[in-house]
Amino acid sequence: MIDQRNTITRWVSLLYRYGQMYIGERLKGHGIGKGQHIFLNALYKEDGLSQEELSSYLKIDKGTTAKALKKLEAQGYVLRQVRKEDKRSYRVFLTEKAWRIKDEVRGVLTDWRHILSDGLTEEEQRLALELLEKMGGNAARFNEENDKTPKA
Amino acid sequence: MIDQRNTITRWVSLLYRYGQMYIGERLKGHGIGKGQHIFLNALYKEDGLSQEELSSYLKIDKGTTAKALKKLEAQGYVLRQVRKEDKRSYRVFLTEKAWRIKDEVRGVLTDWRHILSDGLTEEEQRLALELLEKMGGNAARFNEENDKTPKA
DNA sequence: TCAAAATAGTTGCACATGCCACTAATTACA
DNA sequence: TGTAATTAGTGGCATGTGCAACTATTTTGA
Repeated sequence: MIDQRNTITRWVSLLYRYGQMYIGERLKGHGIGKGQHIFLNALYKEDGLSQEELSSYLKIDKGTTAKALKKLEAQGYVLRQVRKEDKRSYRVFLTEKAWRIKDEVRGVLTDWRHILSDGLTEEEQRLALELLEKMGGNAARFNEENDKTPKA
Repeated sequence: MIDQRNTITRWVSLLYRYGQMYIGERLKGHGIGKGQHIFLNALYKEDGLSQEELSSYLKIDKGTTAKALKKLEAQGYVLRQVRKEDKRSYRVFLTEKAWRIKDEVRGVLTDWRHILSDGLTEEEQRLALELLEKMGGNAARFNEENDKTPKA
């Protein structure tokens, strides 16, 4: 009668923390912290996004985004161009230096996925992603619905 | 050909961060931070553990454990008794105040699980836990194996 | 037996993260 | 058109987390 299902939260916590440790360890040689790789990877997919777009896509607070990009800029991995059509916002571009380590940075995530997938069938791996996606979608939706920006 | 599977890490990150936000929001009225509930829940399952046992069970750094328990003690939710048979270690006990809110604290996790499970069948929920467990086990095992405490 | 190694816990540091208040720019609308 | 509301980004603060160095105690083994 023990409600083991509560432990979904515990496993997620463990997976997140260990994943961050792994990524941080693998990337620290490049001066990239564990809080920055997610932005690099997003930009590898689509370069030139604004901070707002990155925040919204990754569901990460815009303050956190600003700080991470500041570090990436300081390390020479991104540069920010003010948009001429809206001077409030930037377009964030990867530099040559960032493109050079693309395979390595992406490889870190691939390797971590392989570590996690040990002993899982292809079908199980597909299912794991599908279920995480559903639960993540639920979490994001819930969060949005409860972000009651009360009018007046 | 886009390797969506890398995004396992992204979903885990989202689930972790949103979960922490939800838990923190629900418990802040009791003066319990999002970093402490996991220890309360572990102690509800088994009271009187040492900090080392909690750290090892939850796979959380012993420094983090020490700080979380210090806060819980300051708020009156736990008390720590030095073991007579080993004066280096404590036994951590829940107080009456902690037992009084047990259902509420556990309910937070149950509610969060329900939010995440929206639209999932019973079978999918079972599978999700099973797969998280396997991946979490892989992560923990990997971490242990690579914790090479080099002997001399 | 007693010195060295191991263990439980603490503390300081670095960093990631969310929230909030703020600025500058843009958009809406009376 | 001009003021109010909205939006993109920044900076400060609080908290959570891991790591490494440290203390006190216990265990090991020569």
